[in-house]
Amino acid sequence: MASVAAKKSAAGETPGRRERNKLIKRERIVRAARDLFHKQGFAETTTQQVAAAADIGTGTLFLYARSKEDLLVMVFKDEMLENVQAIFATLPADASPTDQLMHVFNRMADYHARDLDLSRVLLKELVIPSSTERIGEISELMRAILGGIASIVDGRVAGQPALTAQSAFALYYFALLGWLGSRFERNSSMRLLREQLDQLLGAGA
Amino acid sequence: MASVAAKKSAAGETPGRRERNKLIKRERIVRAARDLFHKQGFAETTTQQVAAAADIGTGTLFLYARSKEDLLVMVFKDEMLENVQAIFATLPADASPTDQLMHVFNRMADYHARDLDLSRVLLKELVIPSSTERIGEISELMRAILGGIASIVDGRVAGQPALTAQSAFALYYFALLGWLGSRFERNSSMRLLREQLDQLLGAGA
DNA sequence: ACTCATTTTTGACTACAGTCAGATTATGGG
DNA sequence: CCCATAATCTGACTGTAGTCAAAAATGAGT
Repeated sequence: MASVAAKKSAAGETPGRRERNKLIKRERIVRAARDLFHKQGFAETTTQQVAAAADIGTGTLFLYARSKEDLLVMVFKDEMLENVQAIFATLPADASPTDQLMHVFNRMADYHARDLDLSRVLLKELVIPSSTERIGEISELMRAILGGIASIVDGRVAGQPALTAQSAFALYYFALLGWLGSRFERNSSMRLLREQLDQLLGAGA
Repeated sequence: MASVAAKKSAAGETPGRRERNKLIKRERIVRAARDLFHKQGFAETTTQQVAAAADIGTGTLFLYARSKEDLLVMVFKDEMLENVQAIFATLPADASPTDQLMHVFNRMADYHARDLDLSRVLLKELVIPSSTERIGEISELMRAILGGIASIVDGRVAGQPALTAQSAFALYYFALLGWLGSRFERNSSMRLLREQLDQLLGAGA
């Protein structure tokens, strides 16, 4: 009957109202969580509030995220990826590799500066993810960054671009953690980072 | 009575039964927590158990540590510092700077390998400490490591030793986090790290 | 020896993350 | 259209981290 037409669009394929509902629901959850985390902060937002705002049961939330922290990564991963792409898309044209890298890292730091508390929790979870599903997503984000860095240094400094990119990012990460972990001021972290990058890139193999 | 003899050892000085009891109590807490965390794991150990084992009230524990995670840092900070000193005290005599650094980093990784779950939680807290008191202790640990690294590279590679040490440590940290965060195998992390160190040290200024 | 202010301890209590047995809903076959 | 099966959802419930008002301990002054 009518059902026949609506049913399978392609044989044993994707669709099914099930899959679709899951995606829609996931989107509702992410949006609700993002709003609440931004408005109230992470600690001040309860999982019950998120569930209520997403119009689902308390338990359902944990079918989509393993933990409250995992939810935070779910929420910000896409936003961060877009941010990264936007950053690499607007590089200061004729600047030295070091300057270009510092531009990228400064813009990334700006992103975290928008909400320090949120970023602190987020970074903890990015560093040691508590769900295996998230590991892939984080690697994706990292690949995007490493790729961008590699293309900045490629052909302009000695050594393998991929290796140099990894090192440059590691230096940034350490600076970021020093800052967010309150061991240094943002400014002194970034100043030190620049010196380190200068040494690394000035190096060659 | 007997109390009279036992009382003030030196005039208006340091002591006071108060201060002393606090230190003893703190020691009991640390010992109890260390034993339980090692025997049962972090998640499986409740703060009640720690309090009971240290023979104090539930609430008292949180006068000494801000949170369960903070307690973990309190517990392992000293052990880590001793470990670090032991490592730097036994460097392979005539090895290249890179080899000496890798020796240090491998031994540090061994330490974390003893209990991966514990180290994961510990690292999260070292990265972004949740108590200001701990920040100083962590910086102390870091200074010890950076000092050791600086003395390895000092005079043997170009560039300012302190700067190079920071970079080398940052690279190690990133490798460590990649490993503990399950993004890489220990072996591949360490292999990459060696390449990065080679590039960094081979560099010069 | 006896106050009394100050520091330290305490455990009953609260709030919340996360679980799980059972209810609900989709799907495909007859 | 209806049923059987499997997938998905649900909210009452549990365990525990951390709080806080009241209690105990301490030591200085008299």
